[in-house]
Amino acid sequence: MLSERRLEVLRAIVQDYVGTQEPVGSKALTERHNIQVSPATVRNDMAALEDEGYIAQPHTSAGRVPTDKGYRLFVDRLAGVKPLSKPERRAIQNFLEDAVDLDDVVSRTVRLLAQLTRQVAVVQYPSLTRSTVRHVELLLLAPARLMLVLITDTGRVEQRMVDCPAPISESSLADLRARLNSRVVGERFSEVPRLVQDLPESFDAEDRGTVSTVLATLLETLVEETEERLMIGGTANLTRFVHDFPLTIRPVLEALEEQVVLLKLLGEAKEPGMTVRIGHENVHEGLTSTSVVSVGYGSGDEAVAKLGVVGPTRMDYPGTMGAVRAVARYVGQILAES
Amino acid sequence: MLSERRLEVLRAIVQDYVGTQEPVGSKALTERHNIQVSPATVRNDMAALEDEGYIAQPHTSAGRVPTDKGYRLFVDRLAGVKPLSKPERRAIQNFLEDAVDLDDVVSRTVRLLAQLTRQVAVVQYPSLTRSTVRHVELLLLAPARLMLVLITDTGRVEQRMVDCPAPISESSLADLRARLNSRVVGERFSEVPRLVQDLPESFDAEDRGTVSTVLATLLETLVEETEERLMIGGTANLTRFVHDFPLTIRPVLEALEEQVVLLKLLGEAKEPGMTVRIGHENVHEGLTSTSVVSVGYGSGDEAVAKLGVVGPTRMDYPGTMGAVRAVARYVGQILAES
DNA sequence: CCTGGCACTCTCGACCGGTGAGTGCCAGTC
DNA sequence: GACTGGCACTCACCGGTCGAGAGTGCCAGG
Repeated sequence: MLSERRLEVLRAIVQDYVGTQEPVGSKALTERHNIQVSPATVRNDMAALEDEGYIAQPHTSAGRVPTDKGYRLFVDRLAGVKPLSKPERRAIQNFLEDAVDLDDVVSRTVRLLAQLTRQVAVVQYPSLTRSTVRHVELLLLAPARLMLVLITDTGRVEQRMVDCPAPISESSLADLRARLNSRVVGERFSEVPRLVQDLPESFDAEDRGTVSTVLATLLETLVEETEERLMIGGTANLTRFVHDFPLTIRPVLEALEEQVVLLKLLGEAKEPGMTVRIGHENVHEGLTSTSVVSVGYGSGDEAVAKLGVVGPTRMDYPGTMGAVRAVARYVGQILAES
Repeated sequence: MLSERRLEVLRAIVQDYVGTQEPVGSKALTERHNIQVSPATVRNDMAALEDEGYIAQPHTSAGRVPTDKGYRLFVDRLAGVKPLSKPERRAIQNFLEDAVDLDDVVSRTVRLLAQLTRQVAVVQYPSLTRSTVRHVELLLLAPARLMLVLITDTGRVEQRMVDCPAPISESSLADLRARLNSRVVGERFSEVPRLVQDLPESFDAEDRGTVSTVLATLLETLVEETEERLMIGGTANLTRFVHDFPLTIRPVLEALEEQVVLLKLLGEAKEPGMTVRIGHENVHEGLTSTSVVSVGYGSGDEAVAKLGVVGPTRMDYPGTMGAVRAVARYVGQILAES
C-alpha cells in the first residue's frame, strides 16, 4: 500500500506532466509543489512508484512519466471532477438552446465539447432502441410504391422506400396508417414487433401482401437504425501534441473514421456515471495511446445515447471530465424540452 | 511560348515528383523517361521553365519542384483524365447500390472517394434549392403543438416543431394538410412561397393564425436548409504526406471542420465540368498548399450538389480526376433510381 | 542547338565532445 | 526507521565539423 505522501507525489507528477508534456524530475517537483521533503526523499518515493508500475522513465536518467496504471490511480483516487465556471455553463446553455433540430443539437454539442476540452469530441445520436414511436407516416408515391416515415420521441426521423407487391388504394393506406399508429404510438421500439404481428390478418386479401411488406420494412428500420450514427469533431486538436506525432495521429484518425469502432467504444462504457478508459484499456490498437472519457445522456432519467472525448492519455482529466459531464447534462435538458 | 520538348520535360517533372515526392534532377529525368536529349540539355530547359515560373528549386542545387503555375499548366494542357478500370467501376456501382437511404448514399460515396483517391473526400448533400416537394406532413403532437415534416424528391427529410398560437382540431389540420400538398407537391422550393401565399385567407378566423405559423415555419425550413450540409471522410489520408507536415495538417483539418469554408469552396466551382483549384488558387489560407478537385452531380441533367477531394498540390491529377468524375456519375445514377 | 566536362553549392547524415538534468546509492543525522 | 546531503554516473541534447552525393550553371566544342 502506498503512503499518503507517495500518492501526493504521483498526483504532482501527473499534474506537472499534463501541464508541461515533459518528464518531471525530483527537484522540479519539490520546487513547484509544496512538498515538505527533500528531492532525495522524493527520489525514493519515485523509485517505489516505479516499482509498482505507476510511473516510468522514457530513458535512464530522465524524469518520470505516468504510466497508464498511474493515470488510472490518479483518476480513481486522486482527482475529482472539476466543475465548470458559471460563465462557461451559461455559455453552453445559450449555445445549445439555439439549435433548431436534432442534427443541429448534435453538431453544436460536438463543436462545444471539442472547444471546451480542446480534444476530439464524439457524440452519438440518440438511440432508437430505448426510444418510443411518435408517429408512423405512409405516403403513396406511385400506385405500388410508398414511403415509410418513422418519427421518434427524440425527434429523429427515418424514411424508407417500400415497393409493394400490389397496388394499394389511398383509402386502404389511410386505414393502415390509422391502425398502425393507434397500436404503436408511444410504444418502445422493442415492443413494436409484438404489437403489429397480427395486423395483416385484419386486411382484405388483396392488400395483405402490401401490409406485410410495409410492416417488414418498418421492423427492418427499427433494427437497422439501432446501429447508431455519430458525429465527431475537433480532429484538428489532435495536432496539438506534435511530440510523438505522425506515428500516433494516423491510427487515431483511422479509428475515428470507423464508426463501428467508436460505437463499440462508447457502448462498452458502463451505464451510470462517467467512464474513463485509459491507454491500453482501449482494445482497439489505434487508440492505445489515447484516453476516452464518455458518459450517457438522455432526455429523462435514462440515457438514450452517449458522448465523450478522445484525447492523449496525458490529458487534464478533472477538467475534461467536468466538461463532458456538464455538456451531457445540458444536452439532456435540451432534448427533454423539445 | 514553350517548345514541345519543354512541355514534355514539365510533364515528366510533375509525374516524377508526384510519384517520389522528391525534387527531381536532370539526370534522373533522362533516365526514367525516354527523353532523347542529354541531361545538360534538360538542364537548360529546366532553367527556362524556372524563368517562366513553372518550376522552382527548394534550395540552390537541389532538383526542381513544380509550382502551382506548373501544376496548372499540367492540368490544363498536359494531362488527361485517367478513366477507371472496368473492375473499379463495377466495384463502385456495387458498393453504391447497396445504400439504403440518402444518408447511406452520401456516407458510402465519401468512403468510396476517400479510398479510391487516397485523399480527403467531401460530399455535399443534394441541395434543396433545385429540389421539388414530394410531400408535406403535419402531425398533431399536442393540442397546440405540431410537427412539420418535409420530404423532397431527393429523399431528404426535414422536420420542425411548430408551436401554434391557438389549438387546432384534427379536421382543420387534415384540411390544411390536403390543401397544402395539393398546391406544392411536385413544385420547386423556390416556387413554394408564391404558391402558399393566400392560403391562410381560406381558413376560418380561429385557425388562421395557426396556418400562418405553419406556413412561416415551412418557408423558414426551405430557406434554412438551403445552406447545405456535407460529409467528409478520409482525413487519415492527410498523414500520408508526412514531409512538411504537422505544419500543414493543422490548418487543413481546421478548414475541413468549418463546413462554411468547404461549402464556399465547392460553391465557387464553375457549374459544368470538373473544377481543379490548385494551391493558392484556394483563397482560404488553410488550404493554400492543397488542391481541390470538385464536380457537380445530380439525378438528372442538372447538378443538385457537388463532391470532390482535397489533397496536396502534389497529387495524381489524372487519376484523381478520373475517380471523382466516375463516382459523381454513379452517384447521379443511384439518385435517379431512388 | 545540343553535349560533355568541370567547378561550385548546398543538403544530409555521421561523428564528437561538452553541458546539464536527472538518477541511484550511501553514509550520516534526527 | 525515515529523511537528507553528497557524489558519481548516465544519457539526451546541442552545436560544430566533415565528407559524400546530388544537382546546378557555365563554357567550349561538335
